Amino acid sequence: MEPDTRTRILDAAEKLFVAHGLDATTLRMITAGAQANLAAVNYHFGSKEALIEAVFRRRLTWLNEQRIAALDAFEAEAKGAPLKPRQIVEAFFGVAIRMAADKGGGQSFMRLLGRTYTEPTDFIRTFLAEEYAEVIARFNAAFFKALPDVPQEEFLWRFHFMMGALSYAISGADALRLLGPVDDSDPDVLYARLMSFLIGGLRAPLPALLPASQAKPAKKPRTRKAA
Amino acid sequence: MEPDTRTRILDAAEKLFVAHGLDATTLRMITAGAQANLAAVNYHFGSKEALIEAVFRRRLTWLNEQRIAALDAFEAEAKGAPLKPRQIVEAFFGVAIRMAADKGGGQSFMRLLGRTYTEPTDFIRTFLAEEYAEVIARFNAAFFKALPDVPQEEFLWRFHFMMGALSYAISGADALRLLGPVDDSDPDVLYARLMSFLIGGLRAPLPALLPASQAKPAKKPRTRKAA
DNA sequence: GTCTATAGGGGGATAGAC
DNA sequence: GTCTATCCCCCTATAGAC
Repeated sequence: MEPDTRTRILDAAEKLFVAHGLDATTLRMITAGAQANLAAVNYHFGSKEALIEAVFRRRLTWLNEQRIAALDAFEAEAKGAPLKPRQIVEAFFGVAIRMAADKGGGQSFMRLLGRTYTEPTDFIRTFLAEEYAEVIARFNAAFFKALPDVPQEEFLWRFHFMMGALSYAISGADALRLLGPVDDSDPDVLYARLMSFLIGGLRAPLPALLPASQAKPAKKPRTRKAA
Repeated sequence: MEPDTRTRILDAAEKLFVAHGLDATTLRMITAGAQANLAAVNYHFGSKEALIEAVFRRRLTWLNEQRIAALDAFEAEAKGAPLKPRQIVEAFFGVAIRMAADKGGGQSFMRLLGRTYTEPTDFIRTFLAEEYAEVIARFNAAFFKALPDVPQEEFLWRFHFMMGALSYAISGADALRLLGPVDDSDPDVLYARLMSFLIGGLRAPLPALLPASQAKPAKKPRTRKAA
């Protein structure tokens, strides 16, 4: 029941990308891990860059479909009424956390995804943007319907902050451990922790200081002098 | 008034690391940017790895000193009373956001730092852990004093989530732009946005689902409704 | 301290046999 | 589809002249 070469390459690449980063992972490492020949990558994918895209696409497309399906389910249930912010967050981040807890491959992928989103490489950033476009539009709309008083741009920023928290939640247990003893063995606990934090942040009072279109106080809160 | 070679190398390396990542930045790019000779890096720093450490240490040590100084100032003012969570967050993240807004070099560094914290490279992770150890201990203590009902481990996680949000706030404006039109031109606005989000998350009700040893009733000060 | 030149080791990609 | 062999590129690091 060995998977075919193409799949073995994808699996091996995914694991290695997580462990060492995209750049530091060589085709030689990948083909060795996949018990395939060095030339196999170029035969099946054309280039290392195309392989990277394939690794991402395989899981990301599925992940975003799940997110939209979850949103659909909530909206069907609500029968036209606005969703609760908690439901929107659940649909987007809950799916991700659950995938991150999946021992069968999704786990390592989510760690990779979180790190890559802010990477400076052009081709991967534009690729991710395409993959995310539809999902973001759907969630943006749902959120605006739920909380019409929150400006769209403020929501985008909060969404962005939430992605950061998610990214660290998933990929950063090792980093956290360096700061103190932590336990990330139970994904349900991590899920509960993150959810609570995200909803707290999402529903926080709007910042007093907003762009010039709104009223701008003459005096911003002063930085305190470092003793 | 040209800075000396050593400084020019640090400056050039910092900028290039931000733009292309640590791995993709070559010594040739650095020395070209610094108008220095290829061999100069190894002469002044010994190796590329040592140069990376030097780039980080130069700013990070200063940043963490500022954080501790800000905390000291708040604590002196409080005369032994617990600080407000808002003050603790301000001392840690406010300093960082302000550094990120600094046109004179700190800006690019903070973007680099945010991305690097979760990178899989061993040497840089342990290096960062050492640099952060003292700061985290101080802030952990201050926070425990301020909100003794929040378990230490929960705080560590929330701190970690906050670091993620900070990281994305700083290094992710480009990524955000791909999702919709955003304006990050005013650092004060970004600061206000992030602060509001962070404090909302930090003060969120404790998750209902906690490890058996530390299960506590979630009877925390309510988060206010957005808008 | 600064340079040139080069050693020595990978890297991704590909041609062509099987 | 899979393999070997190899091309050609660029990297870090260093030896040794100035």
